[in-house]
Order: sequence, then structure tokens, then C-alpha cells
Amino acid sequence: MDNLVQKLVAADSDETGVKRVNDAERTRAEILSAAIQEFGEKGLAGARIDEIAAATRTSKRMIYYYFGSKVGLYLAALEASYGDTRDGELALQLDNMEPEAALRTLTTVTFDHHLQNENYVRMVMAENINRGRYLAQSQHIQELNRPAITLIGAIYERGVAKGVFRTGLDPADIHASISALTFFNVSNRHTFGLIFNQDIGSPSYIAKRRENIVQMVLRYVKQL
Amino acid sequence: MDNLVQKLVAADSDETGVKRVNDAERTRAEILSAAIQEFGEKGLAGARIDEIAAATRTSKRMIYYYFGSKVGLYLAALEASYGDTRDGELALQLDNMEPEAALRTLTTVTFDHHLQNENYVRMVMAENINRGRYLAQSQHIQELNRPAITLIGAIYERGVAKGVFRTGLDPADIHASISALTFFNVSNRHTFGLIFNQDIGSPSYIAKRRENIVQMVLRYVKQL
DNA sequence: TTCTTTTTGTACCATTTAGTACATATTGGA
DNA sequence: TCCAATATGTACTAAATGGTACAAAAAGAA
Repeated sequence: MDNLVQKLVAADSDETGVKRVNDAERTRAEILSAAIQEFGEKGLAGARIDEIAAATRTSKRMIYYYFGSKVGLYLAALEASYGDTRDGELALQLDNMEPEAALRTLTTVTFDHHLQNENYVRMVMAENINRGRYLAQSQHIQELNRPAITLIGAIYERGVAKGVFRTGLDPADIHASISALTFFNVSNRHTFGLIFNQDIGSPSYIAKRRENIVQMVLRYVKQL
Repeated sequence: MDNLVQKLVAADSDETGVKRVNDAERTRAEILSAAIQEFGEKGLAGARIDEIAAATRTSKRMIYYYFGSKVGLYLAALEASYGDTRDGELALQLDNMEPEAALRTLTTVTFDHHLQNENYVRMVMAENINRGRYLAQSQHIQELNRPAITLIGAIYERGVAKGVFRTGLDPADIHASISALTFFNVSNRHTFGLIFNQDIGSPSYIAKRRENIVQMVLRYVKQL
């Protein structure tokens, strides 16, 4: 009964009015988007294929047609959520800034990025629960995040050359700290908020926390 | 068949040889320990009651007898894993130290604690996937972690009084940063290690990372 | 001992859910 | 226009799994 209704609605919202139109790309994309949502919400084990199917205009059959299995879909969703990070434009922008301002901007942008991409954060959490088992099977994951370190490396070198940053630091380590501080702010918001009774979502808390994280990063690298 | 074998083994390993001995406390504890392991490993949805039962000397029936439901057991396991943190002794120790040394020690201890209690870290992750839904139902969770902030607050005040720490900082914020840096180091080790090809578990990486985190915290609070 | 309460074991059930068998429609090329 | 490949829908199955019905043994009180 419900299925029939859904079908009619789908047909109605179709451009052609009645006839079905095959559109593989759109179907794939729609499935992926619903999958990221569901897997991020409940993790691999908790996610339900039927729920994902219900959130799309297509059927469970299509998920298996395009992605083969639940794990296949999970892996695709994982890669897609990593792929959202786009630091190409950012790199250009940072090159024109003083080292300290660049590092501040990078940290701020990373903080906001995590805040605005909760699904990404949650998928990464879910994958760590899986001990990285599935991410390890992905080919092109490594390239997707290496730019982040190159980016920091460039800023850091310029800062050292100008004498404003101290020497002997490891860009990968700076990256780890920025990631930790900004990731945790989203990943652990629920337990943290509960235990310390803070409204982690309020604009004032966010603004304060962001500035404190920036200070922490800057003080760590600056020449005193 | 298997069940029979198990039963015989259990009876054999019994102190009395053949007769069953009732020991509610031990049974409860054994179930809880197995539950923390299983829930930490796979999260609430991924965990299997049958697996937990198999890891104990008792049966699934007992789990339901003592904990009522899967969620009931999860909640008990969650509380138990939070309860492991014991900062009573630590507080005494820190009071006898110079503020800077105390803060260094606190950070180091926290770092090591997370490293050595992966199950705790994973249970907290799992609960954040659940958006803190279950932790919110716990009564005595709030008290369990508030000492952490009191601890930092005391150290910080002493440091400010001595003029070695700068003024205007929020102890809760310092705690958030220490937590973020040390928690992430364990929680995200798998994805992070994969993407940046680091052996996150090697003693050299751990030692380096720990010292860098300490530096980051100290530089944040110190008067320059 | 005898009786009630607490504690434990076994076999089973009802439901959920990943995955599939079977069918049909669309598309683009020969 | 006809055919093969691609794309979609529906109904079903087999297995896994949370939970329970039905018993019965231990413990302690009387």
C-alpha cells in the first residue's frame, strides 16, 4: 500500500509525468547521499539498508545493483565523505598571507569545516570503531588528505624563515593537534556537553572555543 | 554438543568439583567486563549478546536476569567504564608540585590513561555515535568527571597567584583541550595512521606525541 | 527438614534484515 | 525495427539475533 503511494508520487514528480526515466548518475548520487546520512547516524552495524532505500526515490534493489553489498555501499560512502574536503582554493588564499595569519585562518577553517560537516566526523568515528578495516581497503584515500600536511608545511617553513615561528617542529604533528582539537569539538560534543553541562552548540561557546584553539596552535609554533 | 562441553568444563573448573556455586557478584562482574569489551569493540548496534554470554562462564539467561535488556547492559557497561577513572590519589600528588610541573603531570597522566584504557575511549565514541542518548539516562555520571575540572582549576589558580600562568583562562576550556588532544590520539589512531602512514603505536611516536601535547598545553597557559 | 527466594540452565520463538529470484522497462546501436 | 545491454521494481528467503517460557538447583529462614 505504502509502496504504491510512493511509486505514484515518484512518477508524479517525474519530469515526463508518467514514464520512468533512467538516470544512473542521479540514482547513484541519491543513494550515496542517503547512505552517508544513515551510516553517519548509526555506524556500519546500526545502519539499515531498508532505511537508506526508503530515503531515496529508488529501491533496495538498486543499492545492490550499484554497490553490491552493505559493506560496498559503506566503503563508497566513506570515500565520498572524505572527498568533500576541498583545500585547493584555500591553498592559494593562504599563500598570500603572513605565516601567522595563514595558520590562524587554516585553523579557523578546519574548525568550521568539522562543525559544518558532522556527517563526515561521524563517519570517521564509525570507521575508527571498525579499526579502520574498511578504509584500509580504499585505494585513493591517502592522496585525499595529504595536501593538508603540505599546506601546513608551507606555512610553517615561511614562518621559520621569517623568524616568527620556532624551529624543529614537525608539520604532521601540528596537523595532528589541529585535527584533534577541532575534531573532538564535534565528535565528543554529546558526552562532553552532558558531563560538563555546557551548551556546546551555542554561538557564544563556539566562538570562544574556536578562538582558544587558535591561540593554542599559535602559541605552540610562535617564537617567544 | 558445544553447550554440553562448555557445561562440563565449567563444572570442572569449579572449586567444589561438581556442585554449582552461586556467586552473584562474580557473575555480574564477569558479565560487565565482557560487555565493556564487546560494546567497545563493536558499539551498541554491532555488539552481540550471544558473544558476551560466550565470553563469560555463565549464560545469556543471566545477562537478562541481571541487566534486563541489551540497552540495560550497555548502560551499565558505559557507567562502569567511566567509573574506572580514579583521580583521588592524583589530586594529593599534584598539590605538592609547582603549578607548571603539576600541569605537566596531569597532562601526561591523562595521555597515558587514554592510551591504556582503549575500551573506555571506544565506549565514549560509541556513545557519541548514539548522540549521548543513553548516558543522558544515567544519574551519577556528572559527579564522576567533575573532579577533573576542579583539579585543573586548583592548579591554574596557584599558577596565576605565582605569576607563572597568565590570567583570564577558563579551567573547563583547558580541560577540553587536554581531553581533545589525548582522546583523539587513541580514538582516531586507525584512520589517522592509515592516511598519514604513521605507526601510531610505536613507542617513539607515542613519546614524541606526548611531549608535544604537554608543550602545547604549557605554552597555552604560561605567562610569556 | 521444609519452604520461599534467589540464581542458573536449556530450548525455543518472533522479528528483523541482508541479500536474491524473477520479472519488466528503457536505451542506444545495428 | 529489433536486439543486447543497462536500469528498475516486487516479492520473497535464509540466517541472525534479542528476548522468553519453562524448569530446576542453591541458599537461607523457619
